[in-house]
Amino acid sequence: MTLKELSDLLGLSPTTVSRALNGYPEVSEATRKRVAAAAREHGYAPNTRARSLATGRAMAIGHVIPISAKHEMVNPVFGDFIAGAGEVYSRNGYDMLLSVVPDADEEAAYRSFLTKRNVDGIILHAPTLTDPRIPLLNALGLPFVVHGRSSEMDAPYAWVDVNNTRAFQRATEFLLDLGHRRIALVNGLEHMDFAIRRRAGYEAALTARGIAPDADLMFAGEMTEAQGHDITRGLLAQPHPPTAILVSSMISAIGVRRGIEEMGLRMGRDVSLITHDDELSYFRNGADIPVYTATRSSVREAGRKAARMLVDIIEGKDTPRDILLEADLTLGRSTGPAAPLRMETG
Amino acid sequence: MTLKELSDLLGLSPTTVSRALNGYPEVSEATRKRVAAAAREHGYAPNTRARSLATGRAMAIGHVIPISAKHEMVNPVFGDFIAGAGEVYSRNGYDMLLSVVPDADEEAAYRSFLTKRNVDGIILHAPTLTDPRIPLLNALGLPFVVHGRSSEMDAPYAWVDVNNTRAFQRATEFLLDLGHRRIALVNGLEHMDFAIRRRAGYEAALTARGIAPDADLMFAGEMTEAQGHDITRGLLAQPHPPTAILVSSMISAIGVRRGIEEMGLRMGRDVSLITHDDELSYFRNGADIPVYTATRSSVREAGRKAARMLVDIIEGKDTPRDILLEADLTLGRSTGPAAPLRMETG
DNA sequence: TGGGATATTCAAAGCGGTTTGGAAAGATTG
DNA sequence: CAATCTTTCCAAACCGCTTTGAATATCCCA
Repeated sequence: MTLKELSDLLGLSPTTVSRALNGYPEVSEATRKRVAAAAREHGYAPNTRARSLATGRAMAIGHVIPISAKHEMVNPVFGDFIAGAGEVYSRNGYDMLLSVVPDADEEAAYRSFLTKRNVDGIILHAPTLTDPRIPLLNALGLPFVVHGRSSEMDAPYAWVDVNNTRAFQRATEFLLDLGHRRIALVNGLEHMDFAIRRRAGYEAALTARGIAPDADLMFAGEMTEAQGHDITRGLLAQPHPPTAILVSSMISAIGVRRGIEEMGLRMGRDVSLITHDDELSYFRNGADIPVYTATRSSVREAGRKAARMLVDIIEGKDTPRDILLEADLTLGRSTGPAAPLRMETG
Repeated sequence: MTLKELSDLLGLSPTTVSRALNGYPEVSEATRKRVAAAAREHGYAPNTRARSLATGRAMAIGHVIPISAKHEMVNPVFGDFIAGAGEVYSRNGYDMLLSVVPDADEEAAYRSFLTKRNVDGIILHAPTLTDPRIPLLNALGLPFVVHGRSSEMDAPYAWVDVNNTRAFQRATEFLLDLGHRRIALVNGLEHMDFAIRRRAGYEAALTARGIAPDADLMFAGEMTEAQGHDITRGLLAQPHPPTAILVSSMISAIGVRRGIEEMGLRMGRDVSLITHDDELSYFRNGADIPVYTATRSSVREAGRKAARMLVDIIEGKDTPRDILLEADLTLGRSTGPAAPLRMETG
């Protein structure tokens, strides 16, 4: 069913039918009703390609999902981020275009979005400390919103981010308050902006209490279950093992826990653990008392907010260009005082 | 840069330039080279929307990601499946269109793919035992490939699936061989086809050994960490707890393990566990000796295969319409003999 | 040298919408 | 009642590409 066919059916011109469906005022209420009814009845919906060719708007948002070339890893937060963003897109009539590319080919993917003109805007994922994609997108002139920040990039850009520094600073302070002095950090890859910020928060808290950050306690790498496990085994085999571990991802935290328990120790008693929790839908951190003490911030909500911002920018609406979300620090059962000896209660 | 501009620049007609770029024979090799060089130099790429309006092909594949309305859960396997499929799409010039919708609105999403004509084909995820989306898509006449099967649907359709029945039958037999007699099943939601098949395999193996499947040992639900944990706690609190647990997802398995250890037991010694492992990129099941004994099948590879099949179908190539992947049964450290008493070795 | 075959190129007609610039009918006004 | 607005509708141009059908240039061989 095309517009032409529908208009013939109604004895109207395509012009009128188009206007009726798009809510233009130059059409009587009676005809509008008639047109709407006929469209519904015949299941007519405008051909996206024709429409966007005519309007110059693609009505689609592009996401580039880079696959880490080394480990072929897909970032597990994408699923939930995209769920949040997708919600907003479909409510506003936008499609989501995904481009899965090895991280080396990412620039080409953005350029092709532009030259092929098949998206109106882009969400940029996983920015590095000084991310070349930002000046690139600025140069291309395509609206975009960054999920995260690129701290050493002075070009302007719109972003939605969690206050990573503060979250990890608070978490570290909390561990210090519990008496911990040797606190390890299991972080994400350190060219990632979020990882740098988290480390900054961690170091700031230590330094403020007169503790020098110890390079032997700081680790960075891809956040997998295996990463958490392997690092923890190494840590706990040291002559002076840490009494607490700060982790950047729930998935690594699961590995950390496995490491702790394989060494015959108990999480929360022998070794404390705080993890960052993106509230992935399949990893809800306990309903009643959370298993893990965590800095918590919903990545799905971040997806919603980023999508909302991008759509507003595309449509020329007035909107803030940056949103900083604060993470909660939720107390779970993975943390406890640092006392080397501890009475079993109950 | 449009085709018209490029052709003016070259002193050629749009027709010739278009043909030159698309490899038609009616253009001299000299002009073709000249055109190609100019296109490259000016960064020309055809406007996707105009092209597909003219050709009638969208050059895009649609995926509908249903969000479980009750738990707002995003299936964690999507990430890796999509990574595999996306690889194939981009190699073949297709875009991936994602539609994230509450599962109730799924049918509308498919219809809108058709009426808006913005995809050439669809991948159907997470089919149920008798999935109404299959006759719907057949009626719509849009090419599609199902990831999984819909066992009680007799309409024809193309699919890529893992041999779930066989995998779980083998896993169960393996546990039986180890002497286990009370084996629990922690399954996915039972309207999902894969869950039914897995249960069938499990029951078949038991029955073949003269053991009647026990409803008290069979559980179905959304496969989250919490699910695995809660069910396990319940099981192990029974007067006659199972000695082995068969799990449908790595994520649930992590919860099961937590449950086991919280009860002061040890996985692999006191309770055996076999899980299905989709080889999610962030959950590689141990490098050397796997942690979990598992029925293993790469969902990313399934994504590649399904995408390949769909592209071939769309392009009218001759291709098999069904692919059944066998899962490996890989031995890890989560299984052991069922002896109630057991000597510690070395 | 001429005429048919062949190699190149192009003008123009879609594809299915939106949008500009009128035109016709109806309502309002002096 | 003629003049002027409004309201309601439409014809035609356009978005940027592909493709059909035809025109022109070049070639080959009698």
